[in-house]
Amino acid sequence: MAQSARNTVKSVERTFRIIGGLQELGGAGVTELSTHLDLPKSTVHNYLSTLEQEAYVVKADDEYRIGLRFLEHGAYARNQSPIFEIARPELDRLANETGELCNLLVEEHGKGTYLYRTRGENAVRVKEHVGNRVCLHSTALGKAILAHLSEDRVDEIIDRHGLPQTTERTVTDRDELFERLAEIRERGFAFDDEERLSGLRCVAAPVLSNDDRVLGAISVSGPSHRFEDHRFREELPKRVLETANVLELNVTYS
Amino acid sequence: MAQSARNTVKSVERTFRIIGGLQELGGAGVTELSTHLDLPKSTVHNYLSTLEQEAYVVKADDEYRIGLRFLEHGAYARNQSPIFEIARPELDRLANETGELCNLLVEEHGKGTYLYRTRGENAVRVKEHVGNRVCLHSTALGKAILAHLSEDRVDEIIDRHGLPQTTERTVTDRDELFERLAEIRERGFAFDDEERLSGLRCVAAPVLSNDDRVLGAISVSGPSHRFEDHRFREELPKRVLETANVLELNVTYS
DNA sequence: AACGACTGTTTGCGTTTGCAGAACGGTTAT
DNA sequence: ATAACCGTTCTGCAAACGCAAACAGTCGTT
Repeated sequence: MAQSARNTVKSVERTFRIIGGLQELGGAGVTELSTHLDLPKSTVHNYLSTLEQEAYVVKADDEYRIGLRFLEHGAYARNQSPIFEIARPELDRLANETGELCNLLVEEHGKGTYLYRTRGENAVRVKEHVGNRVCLHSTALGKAILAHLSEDRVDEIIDRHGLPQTTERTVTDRDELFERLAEIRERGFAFDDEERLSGLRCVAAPVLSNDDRVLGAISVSGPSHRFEDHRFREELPKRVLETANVLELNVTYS
Repeated sequence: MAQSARNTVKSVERTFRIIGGLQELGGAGVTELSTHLDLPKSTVHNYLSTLEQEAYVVKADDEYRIGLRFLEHGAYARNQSPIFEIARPELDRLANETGELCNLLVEEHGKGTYLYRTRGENAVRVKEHVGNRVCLHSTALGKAILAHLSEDRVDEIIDRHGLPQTTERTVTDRDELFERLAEIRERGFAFDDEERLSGLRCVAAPVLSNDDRVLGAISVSGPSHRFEDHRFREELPKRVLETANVLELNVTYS
């Protein structure tokens, strides 16, 4: 796992570097992308035209953009997760009742990917979308997941991705993180008190399978001023835990 | 558009052939995939390990599967469409009120891609998911879109993808299709009376931008026995059209 | 416990094929 | 008109990719 593959296909790496660049720029022309990635124009052109032929990229208005064909694979991957379909209606309900933003995150390759996000009436607008990948240590969702992985696995993840700081409250120390994870395991849910985004608070609970593997985590998040003490520390955790329990039951019997 | 690219990157094609095979098989081992695609084991292995390194593929339980990283691009592509976010709550409402299955489809590269699907209480279970790509001529959604493309464009699409038959009622004749499209344009909405799946009826309406380009189409679908005459021909079209109009207004002013 | 059959992985060689720089043609702005 | 910019095509060189075969694990069987 740790050592990188020996015989790597460079063209594959390059393909996705180009896809990534295209997404970063939000669509681009050949020249623009080639300077952005520091690759020859012709190379970029060859890749883009091949990708376009395969419908992974669209050409419109003199610029290339990411195509919907990725959704074919992305949605498929999402449906492989046993909790997505089950969590959807329950999270919708939770969002409705709390009025806030609710999320579903799962771990893969040591990072978290948002599988679903649903908005209650007062939900904050954050720029993240479904499909975004985040470091696990800086969100309530991620910590809820980390708390239920083996210590070795957590070490491995930290080695791979580090503990990058996103706000002044982010936990960046390995030992402190492990302490927090122990608390979370005991308590049953996790907090994020502006550790990832200033002004944003979040409550998350893990979703466990019947053999205690962690399948993912769900959360409610909102602005700190609306997540004041009692609601943040008592009320919302109760709601999130209830929902997580429902999910665990539904996952087991389906 | 019609002529294929000159300098195509074979590795890119191969990459996505492998991804496609993996999805078809629902996860597979190296040997299994290599026989399925008729490629050397080592070649498949090199691709898979590169893809795994980039998190586009996951290795677990001695088999490789499609990774969630595709969702990063897929969800991004979906959000590029101006109607997705707007349509979501409205389709949820429509599904709730009718109790049936509601869909959002957009066109890209001459094919339709489902961007969203939401289920009312009695909704039929169909095996399709978000991200699936379908031919446009055999669904109500697709025909609603085709009806608002230029005749040349429709010809181009038929040349590229043909008019494959999926049920005995599928329209497979070019001229007949054009006649139906003219009717749809006049009427404002489209039907699918078991043209794609036996036993399934569907009503769809296009969503147009203020300059009359077609942005996509929405639909309600359900079992023929529950979509009897009045409901199928009068009531549901009315509901679908109302929702489409709401979307058009919201798209224009946002 | 040793074997065999099955995996996934690594090695090394011959050559395909992808790379990069430069030239081409088309469009827009000055 | 002309210049600057774009996307696309062309071409020779060499990197790197594809392939067959050997290697190394893992499981089940006797």
